[in-house]
Amino acid sequence: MPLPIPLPVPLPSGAELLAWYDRHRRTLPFRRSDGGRPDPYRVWLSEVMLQQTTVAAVGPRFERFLARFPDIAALAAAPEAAVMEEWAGLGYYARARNLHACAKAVTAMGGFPRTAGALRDLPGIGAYTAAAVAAIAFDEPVVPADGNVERVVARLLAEETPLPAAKPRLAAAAGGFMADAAARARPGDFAQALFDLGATICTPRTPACALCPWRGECLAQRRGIQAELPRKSPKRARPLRHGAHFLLTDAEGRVLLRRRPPRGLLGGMLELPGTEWRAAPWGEAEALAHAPVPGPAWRRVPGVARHGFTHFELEMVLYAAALPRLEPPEGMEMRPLAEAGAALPTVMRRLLELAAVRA
DNA sequence: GATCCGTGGCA
DNA sequence: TTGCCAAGGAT
Repeated sequence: MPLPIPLPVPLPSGAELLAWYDRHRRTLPFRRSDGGRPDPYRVWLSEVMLQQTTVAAVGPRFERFLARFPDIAALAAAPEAAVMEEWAGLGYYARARNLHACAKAVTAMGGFPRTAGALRDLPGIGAYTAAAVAAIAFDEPVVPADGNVERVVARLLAEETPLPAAKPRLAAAAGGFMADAAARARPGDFAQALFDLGATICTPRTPACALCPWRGECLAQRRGIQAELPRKSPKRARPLRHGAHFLLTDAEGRVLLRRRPPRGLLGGMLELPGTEWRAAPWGEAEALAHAPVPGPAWRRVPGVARHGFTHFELEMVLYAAALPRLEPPEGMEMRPLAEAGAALPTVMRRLLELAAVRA
């Protein structure tokens, strides 16, 4: 039974932040600028896209996604493979699978739930996204605690406990803002004001405290430790893994692709056939034993392709061959080379780049 | 609580 | 070049 977490320090004024937001808020592709009621579909889509992804990366992809899936019914009716390909290059592909599943669930329910508690039960929606959608789309008085909010609050309170251990305490402290009448009157704006403050003033490295509407009310700034907060637990080093892949083309300029298993790393995405990714480099004979089809004369493409994942670094070698025509093995398919790039995750595009440079 | 899960930009 | 970081969620 968790005890309620006391707020040891009074929070600064919500009205001051909202006044700052009304003058300095960012214009963003996924944010309404006319003051009208936000569309829950667009709010949800943008929040999922923005999970661990920069605003700059999301902007164009948000517009492109909406052009292809204009409303939640269109998304729910689409094949999962089409959603995965639209997501290609954005990373964290479980988001795309969960997005599709969530669209089906919401369509079956007849619309989005309007509270954070009910939103939280949908696939791909955690505590943060539930609160963000509830606040922005439905004006529920909740405070979504993302990385920006955690950083702002950690500095306001001079919280020294490192993340992620401090997460619950920071989220609870942020929730304390809803006791402020001005903040409670505009939950969606208040949440986005905290995001904008974190993104433009209370930045990770060198915060612009002189421009902050809460300057003078921030414990970390008073103590001169604002740039050191929030503290973070040390992370593990990323090991190096090795793989070998195969680029097989036919006379019509199509390339052989394989769909990965539905869950796990790059789950459900297309790839160039290849070996597993392991600690030891692959010798040529050893690698060729994993070729997708027997017969063609494989030629090693000079050089290597590198790609960094969250928890390991990958170095790949590439073997290329051509066949006049090819019947794809079970679980594989032929795609025009020109269109394959757009459907592939970035790690696989690196191999196409390697082949193009060496061609 | 700890681990897994992508990618691009920037100091 | 390397490490850090971004509107996190699932297991």
